[in-house]
Amino acid sequence: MKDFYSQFDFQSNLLLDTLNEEEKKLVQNAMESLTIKKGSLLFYEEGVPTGIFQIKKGKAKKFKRGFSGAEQIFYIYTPGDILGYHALFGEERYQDSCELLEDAEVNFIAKDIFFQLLKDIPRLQQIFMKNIGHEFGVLANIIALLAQKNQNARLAMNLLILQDRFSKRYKEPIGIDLTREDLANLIGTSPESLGRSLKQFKDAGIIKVDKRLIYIKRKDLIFELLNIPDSEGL
Amino acid sequence: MKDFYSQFDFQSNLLLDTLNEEEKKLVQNAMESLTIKKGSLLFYEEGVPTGIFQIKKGKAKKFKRGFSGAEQIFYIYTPGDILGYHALFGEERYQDSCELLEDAEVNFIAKDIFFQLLKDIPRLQQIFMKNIGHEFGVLANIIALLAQKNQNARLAMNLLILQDRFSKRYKEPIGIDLTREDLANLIGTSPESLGRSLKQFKDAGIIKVDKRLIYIKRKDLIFELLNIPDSEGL
DNA sequence: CTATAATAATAACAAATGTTATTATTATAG
DNA sequence: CTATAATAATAACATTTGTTATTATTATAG
Repeated sequence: MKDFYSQFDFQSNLLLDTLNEEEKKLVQNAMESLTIKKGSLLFYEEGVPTGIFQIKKGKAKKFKRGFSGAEQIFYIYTPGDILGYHALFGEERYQDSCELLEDAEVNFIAKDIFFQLLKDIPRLQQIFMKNIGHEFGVLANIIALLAQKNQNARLAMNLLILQDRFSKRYKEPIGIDLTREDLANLIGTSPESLGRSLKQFKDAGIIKVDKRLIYIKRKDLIFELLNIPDSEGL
Repeated sequence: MKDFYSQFDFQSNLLLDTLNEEEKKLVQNAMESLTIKKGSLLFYEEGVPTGIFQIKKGKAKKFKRGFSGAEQIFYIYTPGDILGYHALFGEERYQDSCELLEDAEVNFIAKDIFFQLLKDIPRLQQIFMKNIGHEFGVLANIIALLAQKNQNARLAMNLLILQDRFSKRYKEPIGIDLTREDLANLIGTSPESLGRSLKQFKDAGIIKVDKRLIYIKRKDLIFELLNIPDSEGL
């Protein structure tokens, strides 16, 4: 089996890792740096694509509105992640929206410059294609999680996923900090009901909560809850 | 808003529609016809891609196994649909499995021949890319449906989707025929619990059931249940 | 056609989740 | 710092869904 967490991680922070120094420089030169306020949208559903983004500092949520208008979050981006390229390859509109959760710094590559880059570094296209395929599998795994697991298991799983993602992107240990509403919109429940699950986890000693920050205290108990046998190294 | 049903339909049966006669002939010549028994797999998770498929006769389910091993179905393919191309563009493995639900006839284009075709018809690549982007949005919509709607609403929605898909692909009116287990694995519940919802729908006069075939009798009541106001033409 | 296995329907009870309301805490503007 | 608004916690009750068991129906092999 592939690495456990990669099944739920777009891994778009690794997209440029296989480039050589010269190629990386080409990409660097194509980027322009932007400072963006919390709550701003990088792009939105049905919007015309303008280019691709890399988050340097801050976090962002990717979501789509269900037909009752409710926000369904399906991914949390962290520093290093590259996003917004799907729509460029197909010359189509964005299928979803992306909103900054904190004041952020973002690198931007405009559409035309990006296409020039694809010409200058031919294998770049395949690198992106491969990741789109991987992301497709991630979405299918999210579908399975939502359809097959109850609320506590979905919460447990998402706490693991977020903690893994955050700890890989930030140097120091960091709590999971999302509003209860965002966390509820990620695991597919209401904030009230999410609160009940969080309380159960607190009472069981699985997590510790400080303000809105959530810290995982007993990973082993989470694995037990999820029926995952060998938790070594995860 | 885009066409209601297209939000949940891969529309991969329309992929070749914009080709001219000559191009269509090229594609036709690349295809080899296969007869495949019910229960066979066209491809499976982690398998190495061999080519792409077009279903001529029969239906197929696309699924992925959750980590408890349970089968999560996320799409039902019908005649005309093209599939299996994601993995080819990224030179990666299949992310999911596809199983025939009936004895079927399938056209197959081997990998090398497919790549030659992409050279002969350059805009074919963008056509496929664009659809992959669209499919990405469909998966996000499925995620929202599973996360935000209760069982009756998920069933109602899937009945609408399946009826729409089936009625577009088959000449005569056709019932929805899936095993209760497959239908349960599609809407994210157990067969027993699905049975309860079906009974409620039967009692309310929304559907009629003959053997395992399900017929929608009152589309208006389904739209009411889903809080969709203007049901004209859908 | 018949026997057998597979699938489907139903019911009853347990558990999980939705919902509404109220109170407490935290963030933010001034 | 303080007032106010936003967010979070909690509880109680209603509703939905999960689960186990039993019976009925349908498909399939022989």
